[in-house]
Amino acid sequence: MIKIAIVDDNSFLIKAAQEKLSFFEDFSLKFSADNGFDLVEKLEKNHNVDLILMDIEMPKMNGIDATCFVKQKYPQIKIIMLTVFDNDENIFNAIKAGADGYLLKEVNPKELHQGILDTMNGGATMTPSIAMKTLKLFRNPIDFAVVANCEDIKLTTREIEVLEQLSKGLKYNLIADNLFLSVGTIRKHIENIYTKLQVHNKLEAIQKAKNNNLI
Amino acid sequence: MIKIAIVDDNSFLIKAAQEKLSFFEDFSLKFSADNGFDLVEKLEKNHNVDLILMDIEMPKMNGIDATCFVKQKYPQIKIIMLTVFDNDENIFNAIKAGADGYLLKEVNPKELHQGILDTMNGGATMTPSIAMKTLKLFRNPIDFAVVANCEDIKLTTREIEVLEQLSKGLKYNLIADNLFLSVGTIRKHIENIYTKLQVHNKLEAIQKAKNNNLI
DNA sequence: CACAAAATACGGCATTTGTCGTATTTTTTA
DNA sequence: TAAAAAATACGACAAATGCCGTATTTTGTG
Repeated sequence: MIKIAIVDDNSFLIKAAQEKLSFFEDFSLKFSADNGFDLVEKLEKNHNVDLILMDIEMPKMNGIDATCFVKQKYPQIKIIMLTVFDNDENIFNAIKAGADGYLLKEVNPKELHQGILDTMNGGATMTPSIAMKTLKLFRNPIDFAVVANCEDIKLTTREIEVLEQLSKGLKYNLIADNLFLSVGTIRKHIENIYTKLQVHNKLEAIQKAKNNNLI
Repeated sequence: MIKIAIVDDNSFLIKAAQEKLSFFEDFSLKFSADNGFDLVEKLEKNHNVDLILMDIEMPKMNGIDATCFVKQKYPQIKIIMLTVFDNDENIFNAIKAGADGYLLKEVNPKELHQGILDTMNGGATMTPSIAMKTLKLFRNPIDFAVVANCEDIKLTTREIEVLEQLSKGLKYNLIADNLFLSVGTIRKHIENIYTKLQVHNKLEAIQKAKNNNLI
C-alpha cells in the first residue's frame, strides 16, 4: 500500500488526481495540501508518506522550494512534479531540487500509476517530452554554471584554508599538523566558520561553502 | 509505417528484437547490421530509415561511435540504445553522442513499441532505472569528469537509503525518525556501510559513494 | 522448505565534534 | 598611531560519532 499526498492550489486538479488514483487499489491518499507551506505543516505533524505529487506554481511556497525542503528533511519521501508547465527552467530547477519525476497533468491514469510504481521502485519517471528536454539540458552544460548566489558570506584566508582541509575528511589534529597550528586553534577557526555560515556541523559547512563557491 | 533498423552483433538478440516488433503492424524492419561499420555501409547505400535500435558493445565500431556518426550525417534518424549494460559511462556517452533514448534489452514488447512511438513523436524514452541514473548524473557534475569506476561496491537498498539521509547532514536520531527505525539500527547500518566502503567517517563515505554513483 | 542475506535491535566504550568561555599576539586598515 | 580584524591558544562539558560485541526477525532465492 503506497501512501500518497497531493499538493496543488487548484482544488479541481486535486480532485482530478484523486480520481485518477482511485482506479488503483494499491494507493492510499493520506492527505492533500493547498501549497508548499501547508504541506510542510502537515508533514511536521505526520510524515508517514511514501510519495508526493507536487504542483509547481503555488502561492506561499512553490513546488520547487517545497521539494527542496522535503528532500532535505525527509529524503526518503519520493516526489513527482505534476504540472501543466514544461519550460526548461522549471524542469532544471525541479531536478536540481531533487524531484524523482516530472509528469504533465494530462497524463492518463495508467501512466500515472506506472510512474508511481517505477518511482517507488527506485527509478525515475518522465513524460517523453520532458525526457527529451532533460537530455538536451544534459548536452548543453551552459546552464550548469549559472548559480544564483544572493548572500555575501566572507571567510578569511585562514578559514578557507581550514575549510578546505576539513572538506578532504581530515580530522582536527591532522589539520593542525598540516598547518603547523594547535588543535585548539583549528577548533576555534571551525567554530567561527560555523557561525559565519550559520551551520552546525562539518557536512553542512562544506555543502554551504561549495554552493557559495568558497571552496 | 515506421522504418526501423537493428544493429547488434548478437544474431540471437536481433531475432528477439524482431519478434518484439512483429507484434505491431505500424513497424517495418528495413534491415539489420552486425556492427557500427556494417551499419554505416548499409546506410550509405540506403538511408531511408526512421529509427535505429542500437546495441553498444560491438566489434569494429561500437554503438556510441556509430551514434555519433549517424547523428552527424543523418540527424533526422532517431536512435534508441538497446543494451544489457546500464553503467554510467555508457549512459553518459550515449546521451552525449546524441541518442534519443536508452532502453534495456529486457524491455517488453509493449514498452518498446510505446518508446518508439514517443521517440518518433519528438520525445525521448528511457527505462525508469536509466532515467534515475540520468538525473543523478545531472545533479552531480563531478561525475562528468571522473566516470572511472573499477571497484564493485555493493550496498543494500536500506544502506543506500541511510547513506542518502546521511549525505543531507541529518543526525542519526532524525534518520531513525524518518525511516521509523531505532537509532541503534541506523548506527549498525552505518557501521556496515563504512566497512564496505573501507572508510571511517561520514564525509569519506559520502564522497566515496558519490564517486561510485551509489547516491 | 532450507539456507543465506538483509534488516532489525541493544549495550558499552573511546574518540571526535560542537559549543561555550577567556585571553594574548599579530596583522590590517582607517 | 589607534582601533578593528584576524590569528593564535587553552580549558571544560555535553552531544555525536565510530567501533566492538551479540542476537533475533524478516526477506529473498535456489
